[in-house]
Amino acid sequence: MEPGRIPNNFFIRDVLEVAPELLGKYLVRKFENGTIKKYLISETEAYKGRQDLACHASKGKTPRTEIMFQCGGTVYVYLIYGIYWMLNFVTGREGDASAVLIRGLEGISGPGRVGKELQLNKSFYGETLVNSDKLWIEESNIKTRFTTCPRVGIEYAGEPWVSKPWRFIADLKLR
DNA sequence: CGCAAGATTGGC
DNA sequence: CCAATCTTGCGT
Repeated sequence: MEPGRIPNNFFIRDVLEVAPELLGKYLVRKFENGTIKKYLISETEAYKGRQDLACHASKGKTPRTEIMFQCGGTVYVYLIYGIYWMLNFVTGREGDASAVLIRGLEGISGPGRVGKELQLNKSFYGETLVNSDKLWIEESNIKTRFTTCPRVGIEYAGEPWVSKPWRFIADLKLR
């Protein structure tokens, strides 16, 4: 395994710790043609298990969400609006059903654009970050500051979930 | 089996 | 402001 790859136990913690700590780390993608690109993670959102009504797992285990119930470090992707692949990392212990949505990379703003840039598809569903040969996370020595605000596009969840400041935005200028 | 809605984006 | 585009989950 390449030096710097983040070990699995990084993800086996509370999603509210993992989501901000992913900021400023490298998301590494090895494409079909062998090209490897590294992107700094600039924005994340936390979805905290079955009680969080904004979290897909709040509806229980379904064919689409079952991967969220796995142990942390697993990749959860899903197609939204028939167009965009959303990239998430499962966090916590098996059954916690929490995940981090990757909302932005340096120079790439918005989760739909992230999926497009990384050329995601359903084959990433269930991938394990610590083993994967096409997608993983690497350490960086970049120190980031970040701000928080409510999550985007989850009005249907209602209070208190819609107001939780679980969107984490890095200020990469202050790195 | 039908159908409404979706953790979004880009264009008019 | 709304269309794109298709999967999913739920109701009938």
